[in-house]
Amino acid sequence: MCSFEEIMTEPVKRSYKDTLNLPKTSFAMKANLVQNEPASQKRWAAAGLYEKLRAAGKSAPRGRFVFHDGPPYANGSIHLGHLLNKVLKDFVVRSRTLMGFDVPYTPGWDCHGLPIEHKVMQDLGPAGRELEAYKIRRKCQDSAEKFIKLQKTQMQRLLTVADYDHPYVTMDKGYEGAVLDVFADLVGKGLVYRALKPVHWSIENRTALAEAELEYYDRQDTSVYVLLEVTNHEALPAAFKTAGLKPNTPVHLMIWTTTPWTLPANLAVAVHPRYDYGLFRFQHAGQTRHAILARELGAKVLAAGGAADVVELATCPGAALDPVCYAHPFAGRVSPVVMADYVTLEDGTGLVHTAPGHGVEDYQTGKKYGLDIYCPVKADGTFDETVPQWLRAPGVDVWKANTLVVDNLRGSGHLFHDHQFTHSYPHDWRGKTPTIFRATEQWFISVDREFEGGKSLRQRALAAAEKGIAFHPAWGQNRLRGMLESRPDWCISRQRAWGLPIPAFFPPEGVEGEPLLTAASIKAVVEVIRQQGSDAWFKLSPADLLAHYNPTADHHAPAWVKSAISSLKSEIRKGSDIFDVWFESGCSWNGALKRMQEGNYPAELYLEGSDQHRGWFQVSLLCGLAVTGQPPFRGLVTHGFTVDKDGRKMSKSLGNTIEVEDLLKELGADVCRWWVSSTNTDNDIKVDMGLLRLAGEEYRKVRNTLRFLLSNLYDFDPAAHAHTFGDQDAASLDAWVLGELNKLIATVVGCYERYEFPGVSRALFNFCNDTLSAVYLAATKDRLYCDRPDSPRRRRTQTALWHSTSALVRLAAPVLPHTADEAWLALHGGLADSVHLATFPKPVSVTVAPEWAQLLAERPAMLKALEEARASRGIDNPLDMGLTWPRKPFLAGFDPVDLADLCLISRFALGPADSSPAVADLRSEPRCDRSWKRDGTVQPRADGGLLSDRDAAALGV
RNA sequence: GGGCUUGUAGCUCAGUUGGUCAGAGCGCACCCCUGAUAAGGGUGAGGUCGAGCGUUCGAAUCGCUCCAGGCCCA
Repeated sequence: MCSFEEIMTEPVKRSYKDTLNLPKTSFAMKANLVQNEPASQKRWAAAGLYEKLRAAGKSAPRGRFVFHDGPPYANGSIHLGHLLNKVLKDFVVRSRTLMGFDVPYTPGWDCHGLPIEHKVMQDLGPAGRELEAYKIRRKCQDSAEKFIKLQKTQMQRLLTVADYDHPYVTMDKGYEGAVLDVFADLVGKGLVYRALKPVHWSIENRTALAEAELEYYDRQDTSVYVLLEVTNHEALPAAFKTAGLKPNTPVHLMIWTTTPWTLPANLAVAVHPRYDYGLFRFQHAGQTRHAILARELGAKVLAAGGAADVVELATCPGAALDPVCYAHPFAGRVSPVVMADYVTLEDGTGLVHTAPGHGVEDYQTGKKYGLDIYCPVKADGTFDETVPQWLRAPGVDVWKANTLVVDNLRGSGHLFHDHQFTHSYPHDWRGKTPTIFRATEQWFISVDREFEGGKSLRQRALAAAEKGIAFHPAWGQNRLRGMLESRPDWCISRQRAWGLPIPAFFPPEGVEGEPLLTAASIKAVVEVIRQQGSDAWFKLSPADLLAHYNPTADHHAPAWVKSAISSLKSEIRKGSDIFDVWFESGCSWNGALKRMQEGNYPAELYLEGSDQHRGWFQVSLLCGLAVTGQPPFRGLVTHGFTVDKDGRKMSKSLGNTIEVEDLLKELGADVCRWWVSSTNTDNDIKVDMGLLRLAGEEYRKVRNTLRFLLSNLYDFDPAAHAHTFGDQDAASLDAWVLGELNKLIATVVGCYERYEFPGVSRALFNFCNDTLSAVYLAATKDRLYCDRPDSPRRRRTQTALWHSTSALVRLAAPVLPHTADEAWLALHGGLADSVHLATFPKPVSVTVAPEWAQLLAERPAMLKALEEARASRGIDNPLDMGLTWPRKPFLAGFDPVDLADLCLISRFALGPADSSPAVADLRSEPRCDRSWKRDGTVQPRADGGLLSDRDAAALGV
């Protein structure tokens, strides 16, 4: 029928596919994270994963790792910042757990405060203003509870593990009690005081306003340049006096202000110590004048005000004006020149009108120089009796006073110049009326007062930051230190309803005396609040609140209390201030950690955004240190903020925000988590969909590698088949890959320990992509598929695969909780506990031939030689090639088959040491029908196929 | 304006104390495989290390200035 030649040139093609050990696995290539992750969540919940972890934690070999969650604000949906923060925290929780620590982790929420109250008041509309405080508070509580529930679900969807059934919430009465305990301690140590401080004040609503309650509108005001006469001529700098200034010539300081109504409260003029100031002589309104202004501004200002014949007589640095004093233009007092760094030369005269009762900077300068925090403006915007009569006519408020003050200055010759001026000015968000800065009584915690016979809080905090706290990244130390150095006393009072009341009592009307706020009085109130919550403050009478208080036993009680408390209890007035919410969260080490479990202080770690150097880190440090003498954390990890792909901050107005919900819907949590882990979070964090999709690509690579590993273990039972590695295996591919695996384990665990998560995913990815996929798996594919299933060589490789899979999955588990668990179950045939109950892998015991390093270094040259042969000689398929490589000493110990497999070719041989590499074209040689190799042993076999020796043996033919 | 901080191939980033430190991965181009297949593999092109001026025998690496960002203040 057909000739021999025809048979030889067109042999019957047999398919040996069915005889191969082709990969099999239930671990799908396509992750379907969006559908499958919720199933993992359910599986963990059903199995009680968190409870199991705690039960296992009791015998954790490395003890407890106290990690403390900073409470996010219970408002709105979670955003990218939350995602980042919660995922990073979850990396810590899970990785420390796998290291063998017990890591109980209680999530928290910050519940009180203005944003919630603001929203509630908006929803209530005008009716809200008539509502009693406790009813408003009820609405606020409902709102906080609603958002806690929402955020909890969203955070769990990120696959974070935490005690979500028992969170700590700052509005919980037990938590409130713990905050007040801290407060009582601070009061007992003499760190709390009451003082005047300027706040934004709404005249219309007679209340203090927070920054968030302000809206800025343009407003036209009169700006004035005022001449203030120097009273101590002899204190002027020598340069001025020798510059043609005759003794007793009137000299003026020229100031500028856009709020003439604050001039009655002027107590100082601030200059910048390093700027140059000039003494100018000029003609104005028919007079010769001498005035001091910043040099740089003198000519411009004087010209604008219509001065003529301007001459600069002399100059001096601002610091030289320090001893100068001046007469107030109408209040009849003499005030000093002071130094301030915030003075600028952008507007005005370089000399700044300073009224400590009407401005924050002015206030700080006032405190620094010991000036009165003088505020003659009453709550209704009119002046008190300390100002001249002409400002106290009926109906004269600060706005009307502007004109009166200008007229008065003009009449007395103190006005150099005035003009209308439009500027952005804060207004009450409700009434849209302009607000003012007005000093009111507030409660403070002193950071500079020494206590317990020792250093101040600031000094103690600085000392703690200097040593004893580990900062990641290290510059966090500088940042915290800088902020501690510059921070003012802590104003802890707010004039709102939704918060924890500051439990102070004021004397009855008509009775003089300091408010009652002592450690003992607070303790008495705590007893009530711990039982009934802080609503009790708003509902109960002072008598009921003080039921447990014994004034006669309280040495610190003000005198009026002792004399009046029994008879006047009902007339005592409750304070209406609440705590700054930062005070509440600053006590979480007590309200959450200590209250939950003994031995939880200090925490090992706090992990938050870098803004918390100012916020939670600092307030926690101050409160914890003051009460316990020890910082509440041993380590701080900070991360940056998310920005868009161009490095711009994300904001709704720029339209460059990304919704967490969209990410989860499109990518799933594990991909988002992989992205977090692969990003350097020390500084700004660029986010856009492109970068996240890139993370998705990397995720798929890792997943596919795991899939290939798993799929080649379908017939491998480690108990029955595992190979024990010895010195005789040192040159094997398998020993090499296990050596690489051991390096990976050390690298990844080390990165977890140092909170260097980018190092984790980079190492995992490179191991999957390079070590496994491109080298090891490519090289061992042939033996896995074609060797007899139970051949020692294949079992040895499967042993290496098994170790690799088992280790890889556990190392990846903190980052990819769903995928790792899925793979773990696939590896153990669904019989194992969750991977999250496992521990990190230990190094595999294996000896690796040191020559492997040289071989791997040589491999690119080998591949390049093959690539050149492909291009120049048209040998497309690597299995059609053989390679003869010069015999270098380090190559001697390797199996030529391993070397051929490493190059993905059919045959490898060593030539003379001085020879050149040579690529052989094997296309004329027979090709094994089963393995497709041309290894030189291929010949017809009993079953009629053309097979190599190995394949024939595998089939038993 | 101040404190802290960032700026290395199109993208994400490595680059210890200044001297093979100009690298990796992705992407891209070209090619191979088709028994990991909406997979896998190979080769290759790409950067005046934000700009400028200094210190030094020598700087991405130290100093100063500037430009463009970020957080927190003012």
